[in-house]
Amino acid sequence: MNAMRIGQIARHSGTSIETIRFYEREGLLEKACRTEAGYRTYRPDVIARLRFIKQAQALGFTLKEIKELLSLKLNTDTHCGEVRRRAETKSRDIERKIESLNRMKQVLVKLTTACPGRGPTSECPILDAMETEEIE
Amino acid sequence: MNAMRIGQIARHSGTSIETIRFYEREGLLEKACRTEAGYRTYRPDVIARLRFIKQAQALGFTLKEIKELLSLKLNTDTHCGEVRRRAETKSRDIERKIESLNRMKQVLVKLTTACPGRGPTSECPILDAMETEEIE
DNA sequence: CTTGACTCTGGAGCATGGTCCAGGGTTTAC
DNA sequence: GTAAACCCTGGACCATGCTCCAGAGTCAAG
Repeated sequence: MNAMRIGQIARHSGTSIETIRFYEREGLLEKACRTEAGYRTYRPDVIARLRFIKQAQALGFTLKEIKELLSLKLNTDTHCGEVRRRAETKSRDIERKIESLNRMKQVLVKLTTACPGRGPTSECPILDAMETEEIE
Repeated sequence: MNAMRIGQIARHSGTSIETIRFYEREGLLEKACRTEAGYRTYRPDVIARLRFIKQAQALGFTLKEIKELLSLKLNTDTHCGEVRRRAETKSRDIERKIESLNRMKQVLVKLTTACPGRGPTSECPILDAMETEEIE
């Protein structure tokens, strides 16, 4: 089980063939070696790479950011500190998103509490607020 | 100041001309009346409508959802309860997003704490975790 | 009368993260 | 030997929410 083909990689990594080719186009995976017939062949460690991409996505990194993380990872000159800095930045980004969502939610809760849930929409405080109030 | 043209509406509502035309195409604004020369004319209450759309966006509604809210609003048969139900659903959506972001953030914080911030990337626990750990 | 500001249409383009398809060639299993 | 399964490329397409463009017409001021 040394040279694997794209379908096997897809099955083992839980991604699709299309996605793997897409990542290659986007530079998240190096260009694969080819058989004589032009088939891509992979060493099994590509599976780890795909897992890396998935996990980083799960942590809220975009593909662009992941590409940068990968270049840090592969560049032996760079240091852990840079990676940590990016993780911290991402952490702050996420914190800001959370705060913004919390504000949204608070307004929605306030509005749903004010709404009687009966009567015509013309008197709905939710719709009303969306026309007149300053949200935020 | 009765019949306003698109540029004035744009200035007064803080949107762009392009966006107003886009909303018309998408059915968020009714088709505007036209002058003989084909210029769109608006009554000033379109500004309130645009404000409505903005506020609803600020609350996390998509344009598709906003279109639905508008049809509830304009349909005198529907009741406040339906609007409230949607606001509550959106509130729950937002809550789920917040939870997911919180989980992301916790993992990131854990990883940055584990990372010494020195040494080569080859030994970085953040990059390591992204290859091997199961995140969530 | 000309200049500049404004508006029109239809269509393309952007970013994101893929998915799908046609029309081919290749490999494997029976 | 043939059928199924697999792979290739290039390009189109999806949703979301716009933004920009060319090329043309309109309108108001000086």
